[in-house]
Amino acid sequence: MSLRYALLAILRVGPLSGYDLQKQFSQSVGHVWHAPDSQIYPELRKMEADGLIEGEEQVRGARGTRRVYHVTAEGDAAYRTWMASPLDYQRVRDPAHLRAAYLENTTPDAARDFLNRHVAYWESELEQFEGELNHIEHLSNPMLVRRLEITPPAEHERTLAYKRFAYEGLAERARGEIAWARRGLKLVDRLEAAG
Amino acid sequence: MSLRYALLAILRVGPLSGYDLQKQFSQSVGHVWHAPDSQIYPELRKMEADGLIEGEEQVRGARGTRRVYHVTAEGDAAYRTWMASPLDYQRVRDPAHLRAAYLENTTPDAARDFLNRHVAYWESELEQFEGELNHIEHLSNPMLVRRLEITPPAEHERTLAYKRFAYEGLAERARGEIAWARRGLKLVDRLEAAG
DNA sequence: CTCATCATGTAAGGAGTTACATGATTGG
DNA sequence: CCAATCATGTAACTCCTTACATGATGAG
Repeated sequence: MSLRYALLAILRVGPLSGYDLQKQFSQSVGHVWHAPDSQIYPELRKMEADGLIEGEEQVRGARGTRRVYHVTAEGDAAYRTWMASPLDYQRVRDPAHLRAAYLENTTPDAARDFLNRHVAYWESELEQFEGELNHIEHLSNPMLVRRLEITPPAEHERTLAYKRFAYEGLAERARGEIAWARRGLKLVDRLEAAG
Repeated sequence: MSLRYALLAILRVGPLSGYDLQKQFSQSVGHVWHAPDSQIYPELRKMEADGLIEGEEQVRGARGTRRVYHVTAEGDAAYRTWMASPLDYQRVRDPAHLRAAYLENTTPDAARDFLNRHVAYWESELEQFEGELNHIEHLSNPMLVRRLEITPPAEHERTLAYKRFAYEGLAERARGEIAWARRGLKLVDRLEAAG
């Protein structure tokens, strides 16, 4: 149920069409909550049916239309309630550590393959997070700039600090995964040499 | 699709009924892949239909029965294939970092609440992982002992080393989450003092 | 006129959650 | 005989994935 709150977090900055939202999504909140457009459009309809947002049909060219959504008072209240309520942690489902715990059941080469891919995956994630941190420092993320524009200047620092905090956490986690997999690679070598 | 491989990883040690499997599951692989019994029983049936395992009805008492499953040659091959194939990483869906990135939208107290819960959650996870590491060191996990019994002694070290590796990775991640949330708590204080 | 981009979905299916349902056996 | 635990599910629902579908507009 977090998707709708991720969408609300973006829409609170200003009205957007499903299409624009989806574009913004992948550049901001999409780093922490992925959603394909095939999930976003229906969710927006449901949120409208639940009274959290309202859509307005706009003409576009001769026959085209686009539906622009804005957050209602009810939607704003729902967002605040969610922000102040305990998070529900999903049950653990961790394919990488599942596999790591049973690496003795495969060949050293397959184990190395797995670990190298793990490094590559998290290096790419890390790059994204560091890029985002850079955008935060240099105010070069358009979404963030729009957010600051509608925020009282006294709260700018708060807003930026929490963004930094979130992305630094993600970056550190990525570094942890990379370091772990590298230790794993050394372990595979050591065990192969010993066996 | 990892559930069936988690189940296979346990069944490869020896035949088990759905009930026993489910008990073992929560004490071993359940630390990395949660599954409720309402998911395990049907999955076992599906795996049998797919030829990965075979069930044998056993009498129990006067009228009771239990179905004991063992891995088929096909199931063993499927498991090995999975172990040697690239992992599919799920798309990111991280409610905690989603919320962290927008903490300016709630009160300092609600932010502290969230972070304190995060610490508590990961401390409890960390305790579990450290407990499991202890079981590995002292060979006090019955499942692990059974696994070593069917493993050639020359490979015992490998088996133990990978278990250790996996759980140390989990423990470190937990420690990272705790440290991150504690930094967050300090940040909330600092921002409140400044604002 | 054609292609990239704008714009919005549906349909089918898999995976996971929560709640409910039922009965047998064994130890005290 | 009663409670714990053994034993095995079903049903309804939500969420997410993957693939497919369709058409309009604007820039060159």
